[in-house]
Amino acid sequence: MEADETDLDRHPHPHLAVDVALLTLHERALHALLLRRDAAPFAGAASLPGGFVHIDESLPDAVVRVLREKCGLHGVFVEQLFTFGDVGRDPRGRVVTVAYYALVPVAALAAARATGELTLCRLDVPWPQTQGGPVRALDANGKPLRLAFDHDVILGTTVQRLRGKIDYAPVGFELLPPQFTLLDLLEVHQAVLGCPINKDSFRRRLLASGLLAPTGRLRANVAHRPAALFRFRRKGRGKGHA
Amino acid sequence: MEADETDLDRHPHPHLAVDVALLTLHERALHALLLRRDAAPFAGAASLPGGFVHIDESLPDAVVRVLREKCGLHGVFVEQLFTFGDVGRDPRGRVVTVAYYALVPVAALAAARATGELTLCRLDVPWPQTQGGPVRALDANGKPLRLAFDHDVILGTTVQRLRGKIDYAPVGFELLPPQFTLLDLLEVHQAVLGCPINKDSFRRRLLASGLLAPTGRLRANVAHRPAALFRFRRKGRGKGHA
DNA sequence: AAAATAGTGTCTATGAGACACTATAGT
DNA sequence: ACTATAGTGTCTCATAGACACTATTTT
Repeated sequence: MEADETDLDRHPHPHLAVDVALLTLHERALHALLLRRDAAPFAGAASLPGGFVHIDESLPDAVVRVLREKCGLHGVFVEQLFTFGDVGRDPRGRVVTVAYYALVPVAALAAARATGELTLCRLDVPWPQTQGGPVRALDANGKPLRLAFDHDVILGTTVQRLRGKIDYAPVGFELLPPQFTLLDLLEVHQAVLGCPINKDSFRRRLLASGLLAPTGRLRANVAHRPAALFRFRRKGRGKGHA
Repeated sequence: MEADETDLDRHPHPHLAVDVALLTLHERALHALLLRRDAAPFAGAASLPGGFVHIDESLPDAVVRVLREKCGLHGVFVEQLFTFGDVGRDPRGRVVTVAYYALVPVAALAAARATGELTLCRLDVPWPQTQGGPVRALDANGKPLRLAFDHDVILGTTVQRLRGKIDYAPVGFELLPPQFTLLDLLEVHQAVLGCPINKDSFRRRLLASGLLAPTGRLRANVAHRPAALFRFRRKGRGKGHA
């Protein structure tokens, strides 16, 4: 950062955007909220909601604006993911995008999906464990959608990040309604990790984590013993490092 | 990303830079390679090596160029850290920076430090565990240096990332020469984590990890039983998820 | 009562911490 | 021989998986 601003403005510099991989849980599977592009490039393809960063707007502010304007959402969990800056990633010119991911309970999307060309698309993760790589988004018939730009990679990076994080950070709760059972939470973890989880030790681990606050209420209208409903307790006791 | 480029160029857009937190291990402590700023703003303060991203250059390419031009380094371990975009972070105007961190063995810096105003500064991490926050850089007398921009936060984020990563990813090796003993590696981990580590289980864990290749050679010129020298074996067998 | 899931108690396997003991270099 | 660190073997403790058993709701 040696040159001053007057020097800089003589040269063209990259455009800066934010894109949001908005994930939720639907029918026990990860879904992404995508929108259908009308204009070129990638007309007809699906893309993440995104937008250019204004000159007087922080990156999180830009994300909040995009979520409000394009999805009608507010107050959702958002975290920075990665910045994608390959020279050829946008055929219109040089656009570097700071990708964020957002997690919401599917119920919060009811209003958003009614508005415009937003679609909830099931994700098909073609790699195991924490390996990584691009991810497919499927339409209602289970056929892979064409994804604009490098958005398949951004979605893949999101899943990879979630898989690495869910075991030690309280992110699973963001995909659930305020009250949920232990089985609900287990199914979130299974959907994210893409593999079955031991039920017994999951129960013990989560109950011991201090992240669950009992509500005293039970799940209603089930044809068997009802499960206890919990609430997410922010600020679990800091787990010291071994 | 709805508007096309001709629309965009009518509006001023943020400048884009990369900054590199280059860390190494020296005297059993984490050090950062900083350079002294001559010009305003923050004249006289220490800053991370960095530079603006050219229009036809990817982000990793920009980092490689910065490391070469400003530090005389090449072939070092580099990873993207986080993107910092607060509106007021650069008094000259709107500059968003994609921060990277680099890890090098201290021996690789001999040439770099001779060139120009680069200084190796000991880091003082004022927070425990993986808590996070800004970090201080100390001069040769142990006094805190003034750090330019938000570079104290970038350095803090780097330490936080390393602490979270060193237990399951092979990053410690990047701070060591090609051949090293188990005690060398343990001291790297202790410097990064900022707390003592159990020697016995560290040995067992690392030997079982498949990341160490025995060289058959021994550390020479020590006044006690010499330790075996190991080499880092890339691509340890993938550890399956539980 | 039957079906189905919730929740408890206990045994076992694995990995980390602790520590005693042996090994091998320089002085 | 002495000192200092390298390296081995074993005991204990904490946690995860496995599984048997009990509990509680609707039909």
